[in-house]
Amino acid sequence: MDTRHSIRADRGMVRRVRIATWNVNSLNARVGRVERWLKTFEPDVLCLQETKLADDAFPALAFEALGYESFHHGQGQWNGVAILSKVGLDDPIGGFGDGADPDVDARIAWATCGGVRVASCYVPNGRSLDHEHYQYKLRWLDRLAGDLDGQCDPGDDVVVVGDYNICPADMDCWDPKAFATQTHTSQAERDKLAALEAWGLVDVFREHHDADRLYSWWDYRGGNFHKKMGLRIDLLMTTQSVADATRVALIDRNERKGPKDDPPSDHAPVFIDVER
DNA sequence: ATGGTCGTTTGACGA
Repeated sequence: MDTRHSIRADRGMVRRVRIATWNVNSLNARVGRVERWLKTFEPDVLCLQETKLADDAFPALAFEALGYESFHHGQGQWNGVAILSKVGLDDPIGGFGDGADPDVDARIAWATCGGVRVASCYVPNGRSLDHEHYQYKLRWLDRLAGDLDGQCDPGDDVVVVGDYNICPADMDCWDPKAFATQTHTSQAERDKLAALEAWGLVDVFREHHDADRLYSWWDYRGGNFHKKMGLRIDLLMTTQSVADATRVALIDRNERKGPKDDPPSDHAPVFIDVER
């Protein structure tokens, strides 16, 4: 077959790896949307958060039918993270890989996909600044930094993606003043993100959108999505080598739309295309 | 926006 003018063949020649992250707010409720999104966007790696499934309920066969290997770290009911890959999935770890006591929640999974060390993270929400859960959030981020340093070198190809529940800067929040007394924008949280950056990670989406007020999460309530009242909290933190090779970074905000009988997650997928 | 909505679930509670 003559494929000289085949867009498919051309795309094959531009070797790229598409890496995506999406908090699906229950995979049971969203599996149809995830399958559809995989078919449309054909990511090489998709990291999921808030699957809210036990491991034995994870629909691995549905993803396998679309060409994806998968690894799920769940607990049932709440939390739960996964990594889907069609470029290999090696050395998976459910939870922190630091050998210390298991986390009380299923919030991180690791795997190596196509030579890239990948972490899918669901950072604790924190609830409120005076809540114990906020201290758990800060400790969790410290532990993430330690786990990252234990497994990876800043010179490696590494992506630590997911729902960070942190706005990196005020421009990532629809109304910083309204959040001044809330979680997600506090200095202590941003300091933890800064520690990851000091180690060698880059907020690669922001590098490609230096002045855009774009969000990845909108509260279900009050029509916030339509009022552009959102936060950018779903981040792809990558080492410099990955950031340097990233050609495109996008939020698929269309995926936040949908009818009552096919409701969206409150988060939109975010992805990067990395040239190899 | 101090919840008007979703998800877990059939009680509130978490986000």
